[in-house]
Amino acid sequence: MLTIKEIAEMANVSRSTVSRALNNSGYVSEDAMERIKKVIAETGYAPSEHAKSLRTKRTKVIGVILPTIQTETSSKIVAGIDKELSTQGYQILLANTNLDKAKEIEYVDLLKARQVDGIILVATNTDPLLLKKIKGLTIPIVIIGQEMEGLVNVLYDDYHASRELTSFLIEKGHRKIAFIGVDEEDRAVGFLRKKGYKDEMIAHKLSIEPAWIQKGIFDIDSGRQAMDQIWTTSQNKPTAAFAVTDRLAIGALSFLKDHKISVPEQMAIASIGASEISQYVDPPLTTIDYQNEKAGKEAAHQLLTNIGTKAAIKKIILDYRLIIRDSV
Amino acid sequence: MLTIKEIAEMANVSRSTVSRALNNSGYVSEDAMERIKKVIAETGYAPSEHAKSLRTKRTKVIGVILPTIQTETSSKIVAGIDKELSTQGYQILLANTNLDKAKEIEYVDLLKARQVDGIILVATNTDPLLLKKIKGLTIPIVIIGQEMEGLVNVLYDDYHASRELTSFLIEKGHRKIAFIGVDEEDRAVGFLRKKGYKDEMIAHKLSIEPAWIQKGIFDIDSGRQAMDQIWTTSQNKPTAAFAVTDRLAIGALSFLKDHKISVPEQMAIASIGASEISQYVDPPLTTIDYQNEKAGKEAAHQLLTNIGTKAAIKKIILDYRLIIRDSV
DNA sequence: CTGTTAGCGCCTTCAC
DNA sequence: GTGAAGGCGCTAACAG
Repeated sequence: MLTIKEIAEMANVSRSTVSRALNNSGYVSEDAMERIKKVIAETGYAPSEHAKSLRTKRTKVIGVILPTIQTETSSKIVAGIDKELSTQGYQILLANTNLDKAKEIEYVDLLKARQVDGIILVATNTDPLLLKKIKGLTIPIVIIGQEMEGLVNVLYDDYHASRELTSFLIEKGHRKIAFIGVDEEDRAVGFLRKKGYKDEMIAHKLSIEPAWIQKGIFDIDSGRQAMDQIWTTSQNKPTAAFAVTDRLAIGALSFLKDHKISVPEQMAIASIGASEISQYVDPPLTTIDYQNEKAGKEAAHQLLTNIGTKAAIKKIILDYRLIIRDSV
Repeated sequence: MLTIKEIAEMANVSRSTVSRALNNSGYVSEDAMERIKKVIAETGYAPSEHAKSLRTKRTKVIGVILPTIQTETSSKIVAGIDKELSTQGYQILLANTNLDKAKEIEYVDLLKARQVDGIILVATNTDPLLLKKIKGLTIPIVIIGQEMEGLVNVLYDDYHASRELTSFLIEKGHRKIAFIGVDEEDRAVGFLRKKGYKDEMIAHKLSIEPAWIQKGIFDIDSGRQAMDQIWTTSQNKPTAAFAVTDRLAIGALSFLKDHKISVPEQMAIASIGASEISQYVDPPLTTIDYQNEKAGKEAAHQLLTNIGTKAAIKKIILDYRLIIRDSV
């Protein structure tokens, strides 16, 4: 590997001068600058970022911990993060947990060892152990998607979005509304969205049958199964269903289609996510857009402003908007 | 930051002993080992990967250059890469080009500077400049999706997949088949898939009207526009269309639906991609599954075997399979 | 404007 | 079994 020393020799200057030229810090004569540039161009020399980081303590790398990259939500968030970071010359080091909570903690350590300049955590839970580990960190961290006390959070407004969506269904005349959720350990998606639904139902004095509430994981098939459960076990069949993610809704749709249950006539469907595909399924889905890319961008922005300074505690709650389509 | 020196002092041993304990290289007495472990547990010390890399020349990081992360194809590839790499303790450093060819080259340099142990390039073109840059690399690199002479390639069988899909449409009785492609600079998706289509048509002595061949970019809307063009400008309307990606097909579907043109009766649609959603659109899409996750895994596997050894030149052509659904 | 020097934190001989 | 010493490639005073 080519080092600064060899470049210096070839250009007949000292290493410091090359370094100065490289970082354009301090004075370098035009003459020297030219010779150095020439040598670099000829050799294709690239200074070792590791040696640099070792000296400067900065890496220009941000660690991104996420539960999976196989969802549109995640990729949009990452795209948003990247968009913001790349303008400042930062890169992303991926840490994919595959929904394994232990790995979440492990990766915090690994990223610390790699001395990333900051971490963005796309969280699915608010485990105390994780929280504790994070609080011990000296580098800035931003949490997306779950509220963690005392940290910088970029949050979706799960509770209100959920209430609004439920309210919309009620407005449309529905009284019997089913709910397809996920595990409540995921406080944002599991707990808050369910609470929003329940509270809105209660506010309208509408009762909820136990069979109407089903739980899936984050995939299409479990949405299908949930709707199957709802449809086959409900004494009193609901006329609408609220799924906490588009995928769950799409699964539900697929069950209904196969059983010739018409949407929205016999069963209306609404969800949260606004995935690209939500408008191309049959019928197009009424859904809430969370603007995930913006979330990523915002998180990256917050992180960058916190690098080098003491992290301000901050809670950023993002906007959402209801997209009304034919499924309701 | 905590360093090995401080750990050594706290454990009453020398830095070398700590280092040995950390890497379990050489002999360390049980006694010393225990003290060191205790101190590390108490302090949460994590050795600096940069200092390590500077010495050992290995980073346990792989650079992944991709055109975008906002497609299912990309995220599946990355997921596959990650699955394989993480078993060996490697991590991914992302380099997103946003389809900017200049950045592709730039990122090769950047990753080199970061001294990644290897690079996986998800390629969209075979630009000579890029090729030249790559050939100058001393670290292993694996190319996914485009054939580049003299390198390790993981390829989809675009030409044959395309012929087979066209052949399938012909078998189903179609004689007038339209084609929605992309720019041919993308040799795999643009050129080869088109060639497969054309050759198969010719092999069956079927003629192609110019208006049947349209071009889009990689999004849904351009598929819609392409079908619009086909439908409105064809003198002799086709009875089927082959779109080179699922998204393009979904766009086409959406146009047809809005214009009450029934699928597959008036117009059959088939495509390549087998995206998760392809089975939930209306009607479900006949498509070819390329197994992108496997591509990523395979690429990562090849890369890992090439680290440390002289890279064998290799061409791995992946399997595909036709998924027949109601759109044809 | 330029060169000398001293580490950054770690691993790795080489003695002991 | 363990420690001392040197150096990976770079930057940042400091002296000229």
